Amino acid sequence: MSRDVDDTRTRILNAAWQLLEQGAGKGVRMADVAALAGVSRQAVYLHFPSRAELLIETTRHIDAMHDVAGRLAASRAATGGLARLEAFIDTWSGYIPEVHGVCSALLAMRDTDAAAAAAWHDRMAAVREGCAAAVAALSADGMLRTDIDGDAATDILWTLLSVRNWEHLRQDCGWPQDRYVAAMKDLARRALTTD
Amino acid sequence: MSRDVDDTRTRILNAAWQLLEQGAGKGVRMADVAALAGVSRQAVYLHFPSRAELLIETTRHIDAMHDVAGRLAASRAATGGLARLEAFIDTWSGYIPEVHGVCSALLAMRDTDAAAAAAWHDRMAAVREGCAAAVAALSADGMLRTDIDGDAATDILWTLLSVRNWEHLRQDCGWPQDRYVAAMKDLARRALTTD
DNA sequence: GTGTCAATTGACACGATGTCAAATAGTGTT
DNA sequence: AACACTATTTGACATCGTGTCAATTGACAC
Repeated sequence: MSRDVDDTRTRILNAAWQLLEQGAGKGVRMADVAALAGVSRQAVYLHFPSRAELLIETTRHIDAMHDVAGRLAASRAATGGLARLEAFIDTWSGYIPEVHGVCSALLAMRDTDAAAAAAWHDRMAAVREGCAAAVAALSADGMLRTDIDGDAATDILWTLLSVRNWEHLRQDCGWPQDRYVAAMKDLARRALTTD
Repeated sequence: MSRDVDDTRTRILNAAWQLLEQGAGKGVRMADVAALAGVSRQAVYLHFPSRAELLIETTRHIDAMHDVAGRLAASRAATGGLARLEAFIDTWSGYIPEVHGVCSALLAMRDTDAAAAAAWHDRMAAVREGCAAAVAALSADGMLRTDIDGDAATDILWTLLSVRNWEHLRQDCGWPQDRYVAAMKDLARRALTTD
């Protein structure tokens, strides 16, 4: 395994991660990352061709550290449409705070950098898959509203659970995390289920 | 009145507006604005101290052109809580597309520029006022859910109607405007009213 | 020792914002 | 006509962050 815990590459990724989280993605420069990693600015470019790539690799790194695949698999185990929906919201809501800094930085680069835009798109497409699965489980239980189709329901859930909405409620409205989660479960249920 | 329609200042504002809308706020440089206004780059700095100020003044300019105050007053005229809520959603939803470009640019500057952050905050605070008024109308009609308070309801409506959600549904999900409006009315009703 | 690889060092190009000073209209005033 | 006043232009320059390049250092393997 070439990726030792003390690898320069790993130290850089951890430094980027730390700065991105503590500063919520604002103005993290290559020089800052290098300084925190205890390495020269050029060393960063030796491992990552551009700032965009560094950010993208940082999200992969965080994913690996947090076992995202495992968490999502667990949420799939829930039986029943509503339980499944809530398990998905729990999983995703718990994940957002961990990656929020990198997400912000990536979103900010989306306008200027094609690679960042593509990476963001991929990541969001994966979230949409999760939303679609939750909607399908709801539908299988006969709990999905009948006046909209699955795609529309998926889009709505996808929108409700966006990183921006998390930011808005947590930061602009000052809601605590548990209140955010409860509100999202409530909103999703009201938006998607019959009765 | 110093603000003639052929004023250099006005030409610059119109140029900024046009570029911002057509490019959805992406990478509009001072030189681009100057070129479209048919003026030197320095002339822009003669009228606006910084890019942030130019963006802020552009939003004011658009507001003035569109008679925002008048539109909002009209939405206040609706009788009944639900009608009032829907009128507000109609007004605001119709306004977002006009200012979306400037909003994007302002949002992108929020991280690096304090003036931009303050201007955005003010603008969003005004929207929240509108949300609060709609919630109050709902409450007066006894149609507001009783399990949450007015502030929470306002925050939820404010979140649903965010510019980001409009972007997400219109651009990432590819929804047409009328579908967006209908979905927002439906979502707001389900999220906020009893029954 | 000699290669090899990782990292450092310092210089530089580039694009964008913002500043500055001097030159140049254009407009009216007397 | 000469004058002043204002808006605008022109071109140079400082700054900051990204990204590139080339020469050098240091460590470890054979």
